[in-house]
Amino acid sequence: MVTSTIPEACCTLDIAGENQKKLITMFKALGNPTRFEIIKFLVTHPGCITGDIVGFLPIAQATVSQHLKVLRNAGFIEGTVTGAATSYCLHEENIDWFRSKVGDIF
Amino acid sequence: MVTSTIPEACCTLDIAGENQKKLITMFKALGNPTRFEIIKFLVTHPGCITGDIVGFLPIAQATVSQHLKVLRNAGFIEGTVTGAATSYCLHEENIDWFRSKVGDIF
DNA sequence: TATATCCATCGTATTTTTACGATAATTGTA
DNA sequence: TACAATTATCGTAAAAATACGATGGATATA
Repeated sequence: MVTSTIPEACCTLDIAGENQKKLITMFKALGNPTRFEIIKFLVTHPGCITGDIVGFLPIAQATVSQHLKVLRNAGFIEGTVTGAATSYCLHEENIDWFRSKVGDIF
Repeated sequence: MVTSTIPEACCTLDIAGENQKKLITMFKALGNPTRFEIIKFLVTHPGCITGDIVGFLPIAQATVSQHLKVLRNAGFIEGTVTGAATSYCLHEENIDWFRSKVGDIF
């Protein structure tokens, strides 16, 4: 019988629970080509409205709206209703948190 | 008629093509709870073998192997065959690239 | 050589994601 | 008040991801 010994833990990593869940949701949100394009567009065009993104991307308005919702729920973006339109910006605080956590892991 | 003007680009962002594709694949790989746990385990237990991960996680060996393949293809990990076993480590160079690109975007 | 160990791959069922058209809700304008 | 503009949501079809048992190939051991 061979009892395979798990190598010693070389360090600890205090990411768990809700923080981990949140982080995974953010990774998942970025792991889609369309959503990544939306993020890129928002980085270079802060404050643009949904229609601008719809005009920029080759996909239906309903689909863009759905992706914006995913990005909002993940915490990457923030929408501000102005009249009939909604303008979007990156959520800097959450993005700082994200970058910080990526640094913690790797 | 209202011609919505797209806000001026406030900056450029030179992520595109294959680099972008690679990056999205890496985000997608991390955006799954099981794969994230595997990465965490490898961070704290470098050099462990597939069986160690199977013993650690509450999922079938075939599923673990499948997730390891995704992480390998994404470039996060490297497998070294030693006898009948395969030991895994993080791919430091690709991880450095990943962290650097995250910094470029945000 | 037979046998056990370790792991990747195959085939498949289930769940989740993605994209779309249609529709409704809200705001501004004639 | 009617109407156009803007966007979110609903229902649904198609594609992708996920998990599993079974199997096969490679290595070590009796």
